[in-house]
Amino acid sequence: MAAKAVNLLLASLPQPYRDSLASRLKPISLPLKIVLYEPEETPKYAHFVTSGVASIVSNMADGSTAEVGIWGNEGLVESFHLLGQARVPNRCFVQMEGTALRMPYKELQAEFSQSEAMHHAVLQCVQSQGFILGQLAACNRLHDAEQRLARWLLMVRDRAGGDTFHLTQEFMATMLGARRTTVTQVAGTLQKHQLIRYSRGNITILDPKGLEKASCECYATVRNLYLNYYR
Amino acid sequence: MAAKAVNLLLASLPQPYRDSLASRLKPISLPLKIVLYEPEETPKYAHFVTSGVASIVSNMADGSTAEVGIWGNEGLVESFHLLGQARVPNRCFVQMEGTALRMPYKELQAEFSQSEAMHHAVLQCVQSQGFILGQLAACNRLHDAEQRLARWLLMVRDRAGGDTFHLTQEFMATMLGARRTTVTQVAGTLQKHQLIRYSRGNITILDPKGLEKASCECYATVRNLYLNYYR
DNA sequence: CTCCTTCTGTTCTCTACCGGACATAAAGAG
DNA sequence: CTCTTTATGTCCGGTAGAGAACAGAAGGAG
Repeated sequence: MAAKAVNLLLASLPQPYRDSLASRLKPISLPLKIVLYEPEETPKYAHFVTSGVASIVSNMADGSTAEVGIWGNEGLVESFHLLGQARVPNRCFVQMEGTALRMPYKELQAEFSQSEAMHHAVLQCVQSQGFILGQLAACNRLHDAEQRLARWLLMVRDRAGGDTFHLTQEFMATMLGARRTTVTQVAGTLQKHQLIRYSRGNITILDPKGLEKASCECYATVRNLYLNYYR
Repeated sequence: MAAKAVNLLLASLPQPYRDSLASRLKPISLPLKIVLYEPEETPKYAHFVTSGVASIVSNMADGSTAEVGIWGNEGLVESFHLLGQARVPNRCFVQMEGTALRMPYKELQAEFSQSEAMHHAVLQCVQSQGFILGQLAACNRLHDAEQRLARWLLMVRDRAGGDTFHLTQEFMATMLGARRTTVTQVAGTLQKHQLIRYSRGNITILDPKGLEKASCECYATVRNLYLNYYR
């Protein structure tokens, strides 16, 4: 996993420019649960994830939560911030520990407005994330917990680049916007069908193809969108 | 309604530039149900809504649907298209008849890349719509039909600029991603509480304040975001 | 006017999921 | 080892909403 610690947005930038950025990007580790940006605030740093996964989560006043975005090594976590003056209503934190390259947000803001290549790459990344979010908004409304869990596990798998991760059912419940007992139920079903295995937070995906069949069409739609822009 | 047929994004552009655009913008009417863009396709025209409301709807393979975006006179319907190469998975159509200013999409694309002012305005518009969508994605998961219907009616009201519209329960059901009978139920409750009145598709909002109390916090969040960028 | 379509109201069964409580079991700290 | 924390399993009543069927009511077309 540490082997291919590459960020795909950065990798898509043209050679000379990419190199000039490299010296200004600081490699950092992303410990579990660390917050990348807070709601309503201008971020201090911009993060290009190189491994691990970050989640954007919406917190309602009554304490209920749901995931409204997910970042792996395909993009820039703060990309939406760069577009304008609006305040993000959500928090973003590390869901699965990893690594990133970071830059002071103000500096990246300058790159975004000055570098054609960076600007273009960020917009492409925003577009993909936006379309994905649209699909997930509909999925949240129309599909049941088992399908959504399967879809979510596959999405995490794509971004984590592996089949084993540490995720408690409690945590998955907050991501899916469901009760923990509901996750226990549906995860039990998936395990019974030999699609996943888990114990005390250690989840292994045994049968990705089967899991995709158990998920809704949203996984395939999202899959086609999320690597869209690096080419 | 026809009196203030203004598009707020256009209105936010600096004077000389706005005038130079005017001659290239063709005023058109937006009849009910007309499609503004199809999934996976590059739009033929770009639309600045001046009155009425357009909806972006996600269609699942089983025929179920949910609204994943809404445009009134605050923005540019095809703004997300301008950002990159990805194909939108959704359709956009007119939910409430009105008017718009339109321009061939290719021409607007050129403006987007050449005019600093247009570029900036479109990005701001994308940002707002993106954050709104995040809120609605969570809302879809966490809040019940009555709250969502109240929230949705208020959102339509803000964008339509009036308190009376023609919307069948069947239609609202496809927007909310719910059964028609569920809409009948919750609309009945809202009417019983004197918040709305309706008959055969004609809805009147009687008590916006009360309706806001019946809705979830998402309405206020979205309200703060959607006019964000024109100032 | 009558016919027909559209829209709404209502009922009933069935299921997923909530919301809460409680039991068990594994991991880790000491 | 024991004690504590964390993660999971399970049960159970309650409810929102799906899903389907049907009745009535308003409007429009002829």
